[in-house]
Amino acid sequence: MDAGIIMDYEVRANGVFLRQPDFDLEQTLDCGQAFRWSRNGNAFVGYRLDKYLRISEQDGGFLFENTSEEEFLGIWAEYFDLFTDYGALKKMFSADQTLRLACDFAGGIRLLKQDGWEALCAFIISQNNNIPRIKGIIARMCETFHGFPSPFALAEADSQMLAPLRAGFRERYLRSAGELVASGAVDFSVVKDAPLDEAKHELMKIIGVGEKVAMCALLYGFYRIDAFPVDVWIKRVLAKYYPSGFPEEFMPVRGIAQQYLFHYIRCAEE
DNA sequence: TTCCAGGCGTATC
DNA sequence: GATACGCATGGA
Repeated sequence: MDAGIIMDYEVRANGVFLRQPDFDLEQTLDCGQAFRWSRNGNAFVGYRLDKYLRISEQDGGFLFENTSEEEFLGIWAEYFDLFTDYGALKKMFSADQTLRLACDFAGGIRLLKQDGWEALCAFIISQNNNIPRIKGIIARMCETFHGFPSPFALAEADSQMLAPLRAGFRERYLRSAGELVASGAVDFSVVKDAPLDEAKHELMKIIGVGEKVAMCALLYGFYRIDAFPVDVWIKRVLAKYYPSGFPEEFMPVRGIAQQYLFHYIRCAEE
């Protein structure tokens, strides 16, 4: 999907200015795929691990404020998946009635290519939880550890250290993730490269990582875009619109389709 | 007060 | 393998 993509950007005194179709800040940064972004006036501010960004929409484009060209190309172009042609994806999805409606509803969603460890932690925290509280726990985690904690830091942390997070029963899950990733018992090279089912089971070695959290980590953290997290909302989508199964033709990119469907069923309906 | 929130571990059948 | 239940926390 990335053949022939040429980014339309220019370096300005106050950052990098990008013209980009199929991109909406609110839809992308506040749709429940990432939990470290918040609105600040007409801009969004947030982090990838410990890398900070303030990004705003203006002049028919997007300003990556105070960002060098090197940082834009090296970090953010990848993070915002600018090398993927979402127009082509949506055109393909439009063959399906439900997906066409979902893409029409929020066509500015892009899949954020988050750091694998960060996404794993975020979706461990997400279970049986709501988005404002997920954001709160992650924010307190970064305060406690003075930045996003490494696997080793979480593994070594005692309960006195973790108590301020107020993560509840997920606290021991985070510690398990830290221990197994730090020791190499969970091997991220397997998670990245092995067949999807094997990669999923690698992550499920962690206490507190089941089918759904593993799929979210694979999709958002390791860009396994054939990963298809099924939560309560997607269950509703499948039951209502795809009683005979999700279209076979979309399987290789069904993770991206899932994004549109998730947002659609949550926000357009009800 | 009770219910619910991008689930998972455990017990039980 | 299917189903039922408890789980920490906090907002509605």
